[in-house]
Amino acid sequence: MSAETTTPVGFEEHDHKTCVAQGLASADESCVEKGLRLTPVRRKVLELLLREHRALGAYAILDLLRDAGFGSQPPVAYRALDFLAENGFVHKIERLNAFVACAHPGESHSPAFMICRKCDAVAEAHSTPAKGALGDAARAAGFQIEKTVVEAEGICPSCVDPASI
Amino acid sequence: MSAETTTPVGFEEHDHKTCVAQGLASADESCVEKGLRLTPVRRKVLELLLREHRALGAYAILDLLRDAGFGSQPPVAYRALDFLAENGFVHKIERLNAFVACAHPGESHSPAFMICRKCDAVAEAHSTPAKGALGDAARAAGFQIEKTVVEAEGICPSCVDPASI
DNA sequence: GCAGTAAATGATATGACATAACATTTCAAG
DNA sequence: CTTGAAATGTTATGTCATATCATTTACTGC
Repeated sequence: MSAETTTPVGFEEHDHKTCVAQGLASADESCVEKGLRLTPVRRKVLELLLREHRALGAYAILDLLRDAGFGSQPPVAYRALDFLAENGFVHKIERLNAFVACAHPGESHSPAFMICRKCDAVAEAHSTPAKGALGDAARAAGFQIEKTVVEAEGICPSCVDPASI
Repeated sequence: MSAETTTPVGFEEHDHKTCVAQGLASADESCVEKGLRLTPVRRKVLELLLREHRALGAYAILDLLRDAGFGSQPPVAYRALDFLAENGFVHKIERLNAFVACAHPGESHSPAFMICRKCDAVAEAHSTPAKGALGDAARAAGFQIEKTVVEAEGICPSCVDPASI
C-alpha cells in the first residue's frame, strides 16, 4: 500500500487504469468473501463510476449502461446503485443527487466529501463525525447515530489557482 | 437565554407558541438589520416551518401556502425557501430533500442534523467540521471549504425507547 | 437432470423534487 | 409620477426516484 492511499483522491493526477482495475479487483474479492453477487450490471456500473471517476447521476449512468447493451430503464441503474452503495463500493453524494465510486475500497470508513462548486469534482476523505460536536450532541440527546453524511462544498485546488490546471 | 438553547431541539417537548413567536421575531429583527425584505410569502413559509417544527418538502409547504391564500405553483415555495435558506432562517436537509426552520436563530453556526429514520424527526446541533479530519484533509488537498452539510441518520430517543413517548 | 424457490432483471407507469422563462405586480428612489 | 429593480404569479418542462408486475437466472434439494 502506497502513501497515496491516505491522500484524498479526486483532485490529483493518477493512473486511471490502475484505479479501475484495483477497484474492480477489490470488489470482486470482497463479494466472494461476503457471498455477494457482483452481477454483470452491478460490475458494469462500478466500472463506469471508477472509469469516470467523478460523480454521475443515475440517468447518466443509465445512458452508459444502454451503450454497453444493458437495460435502459431507471430501475436498472437504481438497483445496481443500491446494491453497490449498501455494500460500500459506491457512495451517494446527497448534495448532487449523484454517485461516485468509493476511493478507499476495502477500508472501513465513514466517508466525507469535498465538492467543488465550480467544476463538480469530488474528493473523498475520512471523517470522524461521532467524535466531535455532533457526537457529543447525539449522546446528550440520546440519539443513536447509524450513518453520517458529511459533504463540504467549496473550491478545489485547480479552480482556486487556475495556473495549476 | 435559558440553558435550553444549547440543547438540540426536535426530540423534546417544548412550547410551540414561544418557538414560533421567537423565530419570527428573530427573523423580523434580523431582516431589518440587514435590509432584507421578509415579505408575506417568505414570512408565511417561515411561520409554517416553525409551526410544524419538522422537515417539510417543498410541495407540502406549497399545499399549506395554497390553504393560506398564496400562489400554489412550485416556484412560489422554492423562491421563498431559497431566500430563507440563503439568510439562515431555514436549512435544507439534503438527505430528505426537505426543509426545517433554523433551531438556533440569530446564532452564527454550521448546523448538523440528527434525522430519525423511523419517525423522520429532525434535531439541529452545532458542528465544527473544519476542525476535525475533514478540515485536515481539506487543508492538505488545498480545498477551500465554504459550506458543509452534516447529517446523521439514526434512531431518536423516542423511537429507541417507545416507553418514553 | 429437474422441480421448486429466491434473487435479479426487464419494462411500464407514475410519483416526487426542482427550475427555466416570461408576464405582472409591488415598491422604493429620483 | 416615472422608472428601474425586486418580488410574485403562472405555464411549461426538466430531473431524480420508485411502485408494480412479468420474465429470466441461478441456487437448492430431490
